[in-house]
Amino acid sequence: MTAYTSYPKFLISVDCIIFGFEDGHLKVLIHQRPYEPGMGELSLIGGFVQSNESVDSSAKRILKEFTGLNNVYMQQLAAFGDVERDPGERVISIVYYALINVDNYDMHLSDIHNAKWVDVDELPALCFDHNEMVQKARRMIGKTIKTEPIGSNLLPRYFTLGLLQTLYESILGTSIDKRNFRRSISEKDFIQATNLIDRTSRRGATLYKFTI
Amino acid sequence: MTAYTSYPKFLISVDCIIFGFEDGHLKVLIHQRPYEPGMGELSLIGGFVQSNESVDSSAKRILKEFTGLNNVYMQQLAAFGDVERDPGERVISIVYYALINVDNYDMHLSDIHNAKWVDVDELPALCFDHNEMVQKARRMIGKTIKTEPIGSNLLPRYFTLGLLQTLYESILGTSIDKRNFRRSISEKDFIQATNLIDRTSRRGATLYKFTI
DNA sequence: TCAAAAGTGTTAATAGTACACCCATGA
DNA sequence: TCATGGGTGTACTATTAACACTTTTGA
Repeated sequence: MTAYTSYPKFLISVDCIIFGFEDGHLKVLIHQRPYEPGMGELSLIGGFVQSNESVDSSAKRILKEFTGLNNVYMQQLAAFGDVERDPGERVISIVYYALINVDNYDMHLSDIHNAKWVDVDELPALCFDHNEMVQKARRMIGKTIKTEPIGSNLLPRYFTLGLLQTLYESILGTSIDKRNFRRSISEKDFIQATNLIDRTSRRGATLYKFTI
Repeated sequence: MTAYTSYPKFLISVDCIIFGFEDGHLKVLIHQRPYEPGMGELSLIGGFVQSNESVDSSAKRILKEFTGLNNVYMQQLAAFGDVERDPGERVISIVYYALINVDNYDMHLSDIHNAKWVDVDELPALCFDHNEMVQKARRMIGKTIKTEPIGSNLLPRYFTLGLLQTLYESILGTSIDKRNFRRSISEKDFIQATNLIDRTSRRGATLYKFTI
């Protein structure tokens, strides 16, 4: 019993924008909403905050339920609190975005949830305000990748510089000059060449790894 | 009645970090908590979200209650959701920061609430996680002011370049070379000289205004 | 032999940093 | 007359942008 008892309480959902990089495109994991309202509509991965967990823990739990992954790069994006944002009942959503390596996650779990990857540039209409959430997250990672090597979360352990450049281009939505890109990357020190060669291209390309 | 009824609900507070610029220092408006737990401890300006308002509206309402101001520059900072962050009861806080001109606000209102301005560099211990909130907001406006003319929200209509520089220095926590500062500002186009002169310095200084 | 992706340097433009003196005036 | 804040330019460095050809090899 506290002094707060006269104030209303709210359902708090957590929505996770799970980004992956596949076939040269930045993708988002979505699924069909399993309950009303909006059952069957496309939706971000989400759930409700429980009494015994922090909001951050809730986001981690939900991510693990859908991907099987722990220790994922995940950041809080924003809270979405319009009164009518969920047509069923008042729900305030706290949104996180995560960057994962699509090769590592548990496909069985995402099968159970009917989850699938969709290209962030060809995003279908999602329920409620979920499209807005994705756009905001996208702008955020676009800013972040200019200063921090968050690509390490999206790429496999070994990758070519061509793939790394494609990743940057798909996140930034621009094309980048190859020589400038390779120089600017090599001036940083978060990747290093290995003596492995990728043989999927004719000539073969040096495989790199992140040092971090 | 919806499918959500089995999930717990939470009190949602909104805390506002109200920044002002006074006597050459960046300041924050704080007051003494008027209720338990922590009654009398120093606290950010806050309140609880009501059923009929969005979270954004709630932040605007709270800001207006304490300052009398509408149409203020205000941005959402983050949600703070640790289970034990409020020792009284589980409360999830959604935090906003606002930039106001200290000359415009309604001092009568802030008197009622016992609010006072404190230097952000000499912030006393605030209740709960409020110090952390202020530090995060501070880093945010430090980033923002490098690219956007948010100083317009903190300064009076007419101001000298010396005052503008002091504002930047207090936000960034660094000293700036006067000639470099004046050049970089004049290369942008968000301020313009007026033919007014500030007479508080011996020589007198040109007064500028924001063009936006 | 040729298509496809890998790999590689130089120059120009822009942005940022360092630095010191004279000016106008009120007290 | 002097203390105070106002006002000004140049040289150096770092960062970013523009731009084209050769290499390797599997099909």
